[in-house]
Amino acid sequence: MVKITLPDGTVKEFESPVTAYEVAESIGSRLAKAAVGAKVDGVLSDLSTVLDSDCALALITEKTRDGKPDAEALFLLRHSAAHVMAEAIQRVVPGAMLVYGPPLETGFYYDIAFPEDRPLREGDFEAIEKEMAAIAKEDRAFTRYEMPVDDGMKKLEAEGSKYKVDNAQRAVAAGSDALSWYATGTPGDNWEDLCRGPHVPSTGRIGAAKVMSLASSYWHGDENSDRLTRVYGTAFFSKKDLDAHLHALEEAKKRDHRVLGKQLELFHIDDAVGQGLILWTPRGAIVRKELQTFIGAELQKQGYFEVFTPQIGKLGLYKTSGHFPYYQESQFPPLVDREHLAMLADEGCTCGQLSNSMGDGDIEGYMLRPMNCPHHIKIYASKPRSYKELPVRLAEFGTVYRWEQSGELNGMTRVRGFTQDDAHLFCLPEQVGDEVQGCLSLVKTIFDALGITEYRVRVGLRDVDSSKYIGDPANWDRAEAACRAAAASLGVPFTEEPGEAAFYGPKIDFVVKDVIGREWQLGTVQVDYNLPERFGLEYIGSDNTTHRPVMIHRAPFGSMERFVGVLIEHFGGAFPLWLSPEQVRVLPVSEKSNEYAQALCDRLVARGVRATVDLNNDRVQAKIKSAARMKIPYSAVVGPRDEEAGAVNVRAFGINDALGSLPTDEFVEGVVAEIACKGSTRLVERFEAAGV
RNA sequence: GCCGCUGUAGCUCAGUGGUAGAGCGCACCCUUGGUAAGGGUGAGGUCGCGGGUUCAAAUCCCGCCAGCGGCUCCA
Repeated sequence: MVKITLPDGTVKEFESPVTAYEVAESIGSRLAKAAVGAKVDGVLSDLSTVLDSDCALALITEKTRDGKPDAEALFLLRHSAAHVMAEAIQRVVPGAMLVYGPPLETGFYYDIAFPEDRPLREGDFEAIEKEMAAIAKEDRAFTRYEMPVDDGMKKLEAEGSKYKVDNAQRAVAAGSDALSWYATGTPGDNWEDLCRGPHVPSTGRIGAAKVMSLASSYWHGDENSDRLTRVYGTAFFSKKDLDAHLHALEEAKKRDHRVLGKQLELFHIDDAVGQGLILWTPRGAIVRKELQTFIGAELQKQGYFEVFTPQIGKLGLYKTSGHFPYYQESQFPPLVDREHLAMLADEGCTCGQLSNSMGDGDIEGYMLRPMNCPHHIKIYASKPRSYKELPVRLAEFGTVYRWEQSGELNGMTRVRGFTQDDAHLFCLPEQVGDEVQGCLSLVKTIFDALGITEYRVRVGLRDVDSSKYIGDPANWDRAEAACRAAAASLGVPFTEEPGEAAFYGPKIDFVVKDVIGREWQLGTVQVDYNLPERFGLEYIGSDNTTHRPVMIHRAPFGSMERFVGVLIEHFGGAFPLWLSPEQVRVLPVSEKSNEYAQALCDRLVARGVRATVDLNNDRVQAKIKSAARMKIPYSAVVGPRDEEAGAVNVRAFGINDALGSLPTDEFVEGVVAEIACKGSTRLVERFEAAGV
């Protein structure tokens, strides 16, 4: 007797073991047809799984109740599609050796070692997709079979793929007591792959699949190991879902900050200046400046002091901090003083020798700063400190330079020079909890004001097995506890990630996704016991002896570059009024109204509004179109009728219709008010209230 | 840094060895108009850079630079 509990609590009893499919059939034939997998006691499984003891069973169907594709069903489908793609690829390129092919959030990939004389090219995609479609059409069943570890290993070794042997060894090391294969059809006759599963019942379930792109990867992620080709693909139950997905990708591309940055003239990157170095054009500079002003006001409220420090410092400073030569490879080469530079040039000294001499202290030089903390530390240390003045909070929009690998650079989100909204808090050990808390609430204030709700919080803890961490384990425990508690108090979900801590202390990161799903770390709060030690920082305690303060590094935006990049995508380029580079554009209906338009524009500018007037010899329709193209929040259309009435006709970005007429005074004040309150009340609401 | 793809007008892109193209943008002219592009004329190019093959190269080959997608890295 097998008792099976369904999600709604019903219990079904069977005389002998049954498969999940048979249970589905016993409920209804339509369910059995729609089912693609099962969850047995919470574990995702094949529909053909035999249930031989009492268990909880949930059937997975293509779509959830509300008609959306089910995430777990897609997971099964894509895992299965990876097999089908692998089979197709091996047909197209004989000799391709499979390595590893997992499903992803929006598709799947397969890492494959191709013969050296026959790499895969994008031109092969069509042939692969054709084969995939053919395999799907054959509707072959995914058939699982198992072998004991010893026999299985022999089989794999005989087949001669070191990658599959390795996969099997890993499975065994992870505790598997048998190896499993999935044949796409009949074992022995059809294509098969060592695989843990689970899969959809048959290849016919793959309604639409597409090979998306090629990339390289390393075996085991190790750059010294074999180089593999990673083939990305995606699959859906229906062609319609695939088309919707591809359309969404197209739409996302339009929101890409690199595309919008050009279109809206927000920033420019120029080869002649250098890779990864952002030139903030006037419009982008406005957005950045507004954000800096905003955060500056928040900092003042929270008792920070603003400081200014230079962008270079002596090598010795960074030796003390540990940045040089420890992180030499990710820094710009040092600046050598004139005398030595000439000398070195004469001697034909290489860069390697040069930096060795610097490391040894033979030569003094300067470094473009990779971090702001050493300068702030020197301000803290510039006079004796009493416990009474702690915490000391020093803030600076500090520009730093890091030599990121060329392949990593990405628009504004990964650059070589960037400005952190940085601050360093020097506090008593017992103040760490409160200060971390204060930093987090600052980040939250800012995120809330900008409507950023889609983010995750990552608490980076040390990996206890690693030796890369500096400092007293007891301090680490305390700081980790403080971070955990502070993160928990935020009221948003957070994950604890061992191994993600900085070498000098635990941290809390705010991570957001860009339009193509890549994650970027923005705000960060990091506890640091290391630098106070290295710099010998002190304060006089109430016991009249010296003590060591604790440092907290924090940057709620992370960097202005990355933050604005992410923000461009967040708003799709349509910034809220207070951030918008051009807030109002006045559009005269004809040249006859140019003067009236100019006067209105002047009035707005006099009230601090970023307004312009479109005096081009275009019809108003064309002016509206170009204002929309630049995503200007408000357009004010003015013609003879408005001039007579002392009014303007208002349009708002994103609303494809005129809102209506407002007396000029009311419009100007409404715009000013909306800017001042950062959009918490909006001018458009007046029209909505009036039923427009 | 590694693998693959891409690089043509300010922007988006077409151009498979034989006189460098389109749309948008820009300038000027006509038009003076009422809510998502009126019409005309014109300017604008070292086809990423360097080398090679060829009677002839945007086009084929090699090297470099940059961008894109990943990998790896990320204080």
